[in-house]
Amino acid sequence: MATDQEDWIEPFLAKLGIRGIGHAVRDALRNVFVGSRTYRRGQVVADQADETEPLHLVLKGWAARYQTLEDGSRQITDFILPGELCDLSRLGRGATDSAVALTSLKAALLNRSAMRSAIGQHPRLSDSLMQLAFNEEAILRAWVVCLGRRNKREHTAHLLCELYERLRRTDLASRHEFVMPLTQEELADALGMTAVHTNRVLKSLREDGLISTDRHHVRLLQPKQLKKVGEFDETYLFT
Amino acid sequence: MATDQEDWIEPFLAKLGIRGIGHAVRDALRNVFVGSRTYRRGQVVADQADETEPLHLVLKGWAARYQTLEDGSRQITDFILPGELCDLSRLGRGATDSAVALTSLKAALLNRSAMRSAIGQHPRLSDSLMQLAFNEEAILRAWVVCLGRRNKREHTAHLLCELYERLRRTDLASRHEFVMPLTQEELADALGMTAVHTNRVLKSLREDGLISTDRHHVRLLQPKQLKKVGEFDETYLFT
DNA sequence: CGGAAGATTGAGAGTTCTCAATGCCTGTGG
DNA sequence: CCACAGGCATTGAGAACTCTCAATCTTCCG
Repeated sequence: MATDQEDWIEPFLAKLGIRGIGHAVRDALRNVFVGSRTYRRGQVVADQADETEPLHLVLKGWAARYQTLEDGSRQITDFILPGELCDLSRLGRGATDSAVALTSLKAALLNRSAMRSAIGQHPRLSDSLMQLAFNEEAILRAWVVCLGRRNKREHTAHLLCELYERLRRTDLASRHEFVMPLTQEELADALGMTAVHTNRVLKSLREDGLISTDRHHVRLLQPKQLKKVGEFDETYLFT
Repeated sequence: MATDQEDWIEPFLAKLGIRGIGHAVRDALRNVFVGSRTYRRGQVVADQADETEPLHLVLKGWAARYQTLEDGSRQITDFILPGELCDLSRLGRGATDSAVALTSLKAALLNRSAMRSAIGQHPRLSDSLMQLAFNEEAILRAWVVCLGRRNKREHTAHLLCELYERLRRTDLASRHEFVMPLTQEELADALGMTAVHTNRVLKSLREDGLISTDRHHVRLLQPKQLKKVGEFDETYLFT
């Protein structure tokens, strides 16, 4: 278990932006850790209805927050990448949407009430978590802008840039390449479009030499051009 | 000035969900107050580039957070109603989008560093502000779902329900009526559509007897039907 | 009263969706 | 090792929704 803890605490502290004299916070975090859990692709990770569930910090794999509509269609509202929390908002009241594992997933479990009391005792932790919430919010706003005012090609380009940059920031991507373990349908659910059109858009980006896709391996062949197409400005990502 | 303070502190505490023994927090908030300011319609309230600006708590009028694209189009990412903070995310680092006054606006100014230290000293305040951030996030997720998976008619219906419910929660609306001081173009910028189509959608909702609009006065004639059209479930609003 | 902003309507164009068919890859059982 | 099944990707064609451009009407404000 001790190794498990070391596996996640340091990266998590880094993500929180807590460096140097973070001993007290580190000790506090050790106490919120209550184990880890694995999920299979398709499994619901954080069922918001369940008040007793711990928080999930993704160690490995991808997840997504989503909402399902009455007609059965689904909108993904955020991807959760390794190093990110599945359910930060469940520190508060009234969280409504669920998270699903998009791959096989490993998550550290953080006791919620322990986390709450750690927050109360460590303003620095509290600040950092609030910053995390702001980061999520900034990404959401970017999604709103993409959905509202860009066409699907631009939006797709933007999302690919975003995913690359988010992964790069945790050393999960480099050289403009990354593994994107999503089906086109899942991608479509995030982009607010159909799988068919997603396919066509990807094809068009490929044909223009902007990206290449091989299975789940994505390469940004002309990153500058792609960013230009998606009007992507990474300023909104802080982590 | 003392009256000014009383004008906003109690409603703000209510919004924060801090009741009863909130004396310490109340005193702390008194100290962050550094005056109030008025804006004209169209004025930028919170220019995110400016690090010295205080936080704005809207006392009267509407504002909107937005982003402008290279082609000049604009996407509103949130409406800011009386009692809400314009720029909560500027408590953290890296906030990127601005806010504009949609009407003449009166805002209480809260000193940012004073607020930060108040947060450090009052876990309860910290919790409440984090809850506020989660509330914003929930609204944003609902917007993403609307933009991604609903047609414009459904989205419009949803937004009208949302605005009514948000206003009702601060006693600014009742009996399924409210004042919506938006031009159709501003509404369009929030809904991610054109002003022309916004006009047609409103007309269709009117013709179906779901709403009536007279100048800036909106009435939900058949609230249940309208909620059904927009698949609106108020659970995600907590405030 | 005049001008400007905002609302409304029409018509044609474009983007994206829907329905449907076909091809491809991966894992499983023989 | 090969055949098969099922999920996933790809392509085509027509329909639907929303946009663009343009004109007209109405309301607001000095």
